[in-house]
Amino acid sequence: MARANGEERSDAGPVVPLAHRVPDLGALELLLAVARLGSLGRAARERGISQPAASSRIRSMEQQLGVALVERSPRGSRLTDAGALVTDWARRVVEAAEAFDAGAQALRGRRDSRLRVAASMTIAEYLLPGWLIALRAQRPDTAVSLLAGNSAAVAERLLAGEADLGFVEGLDVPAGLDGAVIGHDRLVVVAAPAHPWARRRTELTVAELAATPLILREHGSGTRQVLDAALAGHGGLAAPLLELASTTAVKAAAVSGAGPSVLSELAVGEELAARRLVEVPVLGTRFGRDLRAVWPSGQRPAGPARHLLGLTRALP
Amino acid sequence: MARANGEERSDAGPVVPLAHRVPDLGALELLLAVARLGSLGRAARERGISQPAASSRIRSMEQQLGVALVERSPRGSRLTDAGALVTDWARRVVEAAEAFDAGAQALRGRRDSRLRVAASMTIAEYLLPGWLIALRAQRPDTAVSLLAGNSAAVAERLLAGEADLGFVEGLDVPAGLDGAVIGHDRLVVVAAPAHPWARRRTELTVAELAATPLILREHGSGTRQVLDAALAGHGGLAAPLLELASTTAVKAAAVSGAGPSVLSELAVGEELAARRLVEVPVLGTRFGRDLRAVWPSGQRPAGPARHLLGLTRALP
DNA sequence: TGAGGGCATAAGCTGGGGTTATGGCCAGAG
DNA sequence: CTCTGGCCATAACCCCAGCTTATGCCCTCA
Repeated sequence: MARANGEERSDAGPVVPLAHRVPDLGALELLLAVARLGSLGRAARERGISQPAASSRIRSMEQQLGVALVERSPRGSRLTDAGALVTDWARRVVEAAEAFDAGAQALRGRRDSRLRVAASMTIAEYLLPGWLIALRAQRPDTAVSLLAGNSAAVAERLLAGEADLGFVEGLDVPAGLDGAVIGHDRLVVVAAPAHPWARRRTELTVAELAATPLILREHGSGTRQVLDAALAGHGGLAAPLLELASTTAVKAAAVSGAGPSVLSELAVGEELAARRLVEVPVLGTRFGRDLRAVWPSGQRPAGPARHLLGLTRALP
Repeated sequence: MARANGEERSDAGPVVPLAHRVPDLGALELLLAVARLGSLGRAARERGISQPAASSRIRSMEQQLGVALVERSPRGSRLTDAGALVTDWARRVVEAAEAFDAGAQALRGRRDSRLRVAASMTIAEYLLPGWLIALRAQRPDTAVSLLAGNSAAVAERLLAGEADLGFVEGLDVPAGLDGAVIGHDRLVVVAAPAHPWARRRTELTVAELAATPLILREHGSGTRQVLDAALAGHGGLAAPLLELASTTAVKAAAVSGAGPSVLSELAVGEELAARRLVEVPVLGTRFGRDLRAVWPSGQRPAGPARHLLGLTRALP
């Protein structure tokens, strides 16, 4: 009974968990179906539930949000203006859920999958789900299995014949592999908007960066290696302010203002867009690194691997 | 009992709804808390549930995904490698849900809110939720109400004193209002990857575009007005292939290959990134348009409105 | 050698979401 | 002008996912 808690307070406050204020995925999917099909009943049929179930689901969603979403008529249902807006927001949630699903499905994929992919953490986190969705759209019967690890682990899997295609970020191609650049990434220095670095007028110098304790991932992460290498000439990296186990944790700490950090552009894209973090320009250094697809030397990817490779080429 | 259905089939297939394959928001939030706090019990406490509830929730999520997510020990719980990956995917779902919540909350906002915003559909759909999240992070007690409509409606609200700040996309500032450019948008010609236009070697000419029936929104949308104006010198727009009520519907039709369309870059960003749609370059024309914040002439925004305005300035 | 933090198991309750059955409403056909 | 069919709402009932409280085991650390 966590209901009669802070209810009389103002409407703000994540005291009430997000899950209680946002309709669940089933409801959002249903709403999308209603928008597309123009009728509660048809949407219900498509989703495989009964018409009254759909009706009540939509109704309770409207109650929860406090807004009328669909205009019912004896000839069907149309979205209201608010409904159209809500539907588009819902669409983004559903798309994120689809990416989650595509990734999770690959993660549990059996070893006998038709396409076995090994990828670095960063690529697996931020790019692969999108590729997998595109792949599924074009070749729905391709079962994909995913194994995530660092560059060395990816190379090992490929050479052992336990993976068909690999993806790594880094400065060079691991020995024994051929590769193709499929994109570019760079490390960015970030800080919370309230951090002094976010208000600097002048660019940061590399020496300053090297001298400042940062929030970093533990040793062994590709990000950290690149950083180590780049700062080697400037006295090396200062002792970290915090050493955390996951990129997520690092971002959370940086967002909460614990200190500055250095992270992949891919990892902080969302945070920068939402201004939870601010990029701190660094003088003269780019911290760039290529994203590569890799495979055992001489064995050009064929079949599903070749197809997935094709999907990745056109992306940023 | 929709369980014993297509279970023996391959793992592909959205026969089973997404909602049954993706943990619900509560579970994802819980997982994020576990990742951040390093213990099931602490996460449970933060989320306001009992420790056994958290334990069972995480366990059933692991079962559902078929992957171990956390490594339990008597000293706490750490994410596994797969868990870290899943957590980051989960984070994106939760962030989309937060945007949904921020938007929905504003949509139902009472008229007595401290900040009343009127915005064009495109801006309300794609940019406002992010701003609202940022605003809430910095000024948690600002209650925002949102009203979405076309440029004329936004102007009307502002002039009637029923809104404090407006956002419009278009070529000029409505009469009676002052404004500031806060970003830029452009219309892009898009087609499904399988569409002939997606494989063209040569750029499309404006005349070709004008002569081709397109999938468009109904009359009255800002997008369509810009397009009408731009093609007026080339024989005007051909009769539409399809006229649909919402941007969502237009995109869905284009993705499914019904034909080419012209949409705001903001609206198709996701689809382009996921290669569900492909941009078709057009020779010599940019179809650009400014995004503007607007307010009644002479009444510079102050208070919360000024603050929100500040948040928008740094974004793309 | 307690004491305490952390996780798991067990037993029982609750409510949201599902189902079937039915009724009202409106449009267009006969 | 009535009939028929598509669409939505209401009612009554059912079930299971997820919550709670009450324990117990395990490990670490003072």
